[in-house]
Amino acid sequence: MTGIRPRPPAKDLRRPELDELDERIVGILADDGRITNADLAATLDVAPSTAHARMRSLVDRGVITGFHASVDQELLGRGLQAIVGVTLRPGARHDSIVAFADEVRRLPQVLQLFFIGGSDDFLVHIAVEGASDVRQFVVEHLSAQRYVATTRTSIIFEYHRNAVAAPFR
Amino acid sequence: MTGIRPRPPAKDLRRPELDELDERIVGILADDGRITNADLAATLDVAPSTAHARMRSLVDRGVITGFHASVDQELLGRGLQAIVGVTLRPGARHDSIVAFADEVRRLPQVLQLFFIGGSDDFLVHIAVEGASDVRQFVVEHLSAQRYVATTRTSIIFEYHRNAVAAPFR
DNA sequence: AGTGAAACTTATTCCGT
DNA sequence: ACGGAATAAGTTTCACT
Repeated sequence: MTGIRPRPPAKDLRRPELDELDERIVGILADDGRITNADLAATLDVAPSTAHARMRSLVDRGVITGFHASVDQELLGRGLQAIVGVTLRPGARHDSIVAFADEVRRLPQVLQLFFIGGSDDFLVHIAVEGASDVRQFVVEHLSAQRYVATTRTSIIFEYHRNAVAAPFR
Repeated sequence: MTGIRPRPPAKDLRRPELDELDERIVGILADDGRITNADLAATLDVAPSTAHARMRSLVDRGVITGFHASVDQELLGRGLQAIVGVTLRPGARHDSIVAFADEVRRLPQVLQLFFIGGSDDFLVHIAVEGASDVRQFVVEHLSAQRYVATTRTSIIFEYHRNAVAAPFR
């Protein structure tokens, strides 16, 4: 048996404490993840070596979790996007739900998956070619699944993104 | 007077026609937008100059719309995310709605904004520090607005992203 | 369209402050 | 932590297949 620990020895594994320069760097890279370090430094009005060290630190500390190309889904042949709200059957076991969600998450049509509290259990953001593909996706991968109670599909007319959030659990 | 044209001269302003190599490049850059061209070429098993020309073409054709750093919102001091469904009052004029949505979109807490059809009129994906900030955001920027009829807030427990979609109207 | 090699630009390290 | 200068690595162009 272990004794009580009066206080964890103030040892935060990672505690970033972003200063103003860090925040500016995050903002610039969120907007243009491929800006050259020289341009980044010029924008910040610091030396390239400083900009570089700061950026590395942000990546190392996990503040910046990655860099990603954003893709025009329409030009990829997926001109229609939708959000599908899904409610699950009350009886489903937790690990069954996790396994099911994991499968949904891997489908190529799925852009994002949100597990939420409230009337729906999760939201799926998909991109497909046309209206019949929306229906097919919902029927095949959601409604027909044994853990799914209901679905509610909303077509997306317009989409804006200010930031790319890191996935989390 | 001009004669009839038996067929429009096959001149689509932009018709990408992605081949298999293009699609692989898009996939790789969607996952790692900062991979070096040398590594990209090695992965594709083509010469660096080829990989480079293909990538440039994808950007020029608008298939790839940008590169963005993804950011851990929690480490930025926004450890709580939510989706807020908003319904608008029936009577609102269209340009008033556009102006209102535009304001919402610019708020620093807003990660994404979806205009949708169905029971809600739009969905706002936000990241804030804590529960009280969710409430404050909804009350201040949504419920109190004259065009808003109802809101429905759902806390996000888990979030997965497979791709970064380009904004669109 | 794809390639290899040259020319150029940028990232990265290191050391001094 | 920051900056300057040297080095290493990468990008970009181009003549040729």
